[in-house]
Amino acid sequence: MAIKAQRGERRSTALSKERIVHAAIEILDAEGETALTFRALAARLETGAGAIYWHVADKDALLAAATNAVIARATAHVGIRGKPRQVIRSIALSVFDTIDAHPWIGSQLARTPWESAMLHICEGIGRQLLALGVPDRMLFDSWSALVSYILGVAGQNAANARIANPHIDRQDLFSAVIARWAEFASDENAFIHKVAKQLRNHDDRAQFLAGIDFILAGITSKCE
Amino acid sequence: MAIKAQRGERRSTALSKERIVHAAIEILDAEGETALTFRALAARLETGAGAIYWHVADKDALLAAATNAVIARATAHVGIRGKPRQVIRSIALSVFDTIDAHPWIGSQLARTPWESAMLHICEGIGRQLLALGVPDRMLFDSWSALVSYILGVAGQNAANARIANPHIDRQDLFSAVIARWAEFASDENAFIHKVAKQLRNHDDRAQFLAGIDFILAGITSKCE
DNA sequence: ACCTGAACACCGTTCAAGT
DNA sequence: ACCTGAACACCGTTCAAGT
Repeated sequence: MAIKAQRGERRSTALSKERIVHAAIEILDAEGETALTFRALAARLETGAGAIYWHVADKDALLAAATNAVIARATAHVGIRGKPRQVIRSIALSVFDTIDAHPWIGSQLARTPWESAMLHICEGIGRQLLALGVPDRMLFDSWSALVSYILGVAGQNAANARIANPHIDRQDLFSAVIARWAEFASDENAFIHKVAKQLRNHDDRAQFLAGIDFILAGITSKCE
Repeated sequence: MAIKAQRGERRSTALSKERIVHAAIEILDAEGETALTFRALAARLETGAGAIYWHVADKDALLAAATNAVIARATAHVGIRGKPRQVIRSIALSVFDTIDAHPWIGSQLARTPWESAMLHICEGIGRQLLALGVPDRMLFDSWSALVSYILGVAGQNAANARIANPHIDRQDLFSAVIARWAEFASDENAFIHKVAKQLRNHDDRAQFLAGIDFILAGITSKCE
């Protein structure tokens, strides 16, 4: 039997957009944003770098598809039953937790609000506001405030978490900055000095939820 | 007179971190994020690419310094006088407008919350909450919600504005997506369909402010 | 139709060499 | 101390050539 391997053999499994996106997510989760290169991806898929372009337009499209896939998976099973306020909280938290678990999504959120996963979130929040009996004149503003807050804050939070070096404990980094801000009391930092202790011990997730509750309370109070 | 120009003459004005950051901001504002390369920056400053590294650690540091400079300039003159609610609104709007005018800041916000400009914003918001008479138990949550919202939403908004192509009108792009979402009425998009008209005509800045007002109303209602 | 991998046109960053 | 610019080690993307 003659061995046939002149120019690199073909991989056994056929390539597909789905397989490419899946492999991309694995790299992003395991090694972070900087590790996702077409060369690394091609190596993992046992193909040439150029082959990927047959299935995916470019790197932006790849990241958009990866983001959409992860968000879709995470929000698909969010309960629609329950009290409206509680459902809104759980939609918000599922977005927050998903972005926290896949910090590379943070920088992509703004670039891909156009995919189906985003529609699902937007629709979910809107529906609960209807169930809450928010009057028509306030519906759009209320919806917009909630969705903006959820995507904006979750996105920024992920970007914080993403700040490069996984070797440095983020809590330590944060504490150091706060300490620098708070260590000397002056006219310039009277407030920060006052809340320094809470800043040091704060929990991003709890703060995120507290913000949601303020918005919900604001909506309720304006309904009256 | 002998002409002396063996290895490229030196530029007349001395280099400095300040001059470098200033030139970087000009490039970012005029041509966008992708145009800021060390080669382009060196050309504009009439120097070698490597010279910049004597004054700035790396590209991250350069972007951080540029962000801080722009935010500092914009928030320095925000009035501290006036009713607390109104001052909070104007701080929020100055951040929003600054980021809108310099969209490249959007992606940097999360990476540089540690600079002095950010302290100024944080302190400004906090002070107004004190003036508003927010009780201690709610002070930190209220402050966190407002600051998160301002930075998060303004950041995402800039990232939207940044979506590459300046040739394509963003409003058109947005309308097209909404249209796609809203064009068929189904169980999947009942809410979006309902607010489609407002979505098409919405004003990002007004929505941003409406969100601030919901949070302020929420804080007030929880104070009672 | 789909895949391969060399080649192209870039990057950020370093560093020996200059003043 | 400060600057120069070639060199290094990468990128994303293209494309002629293969199956």
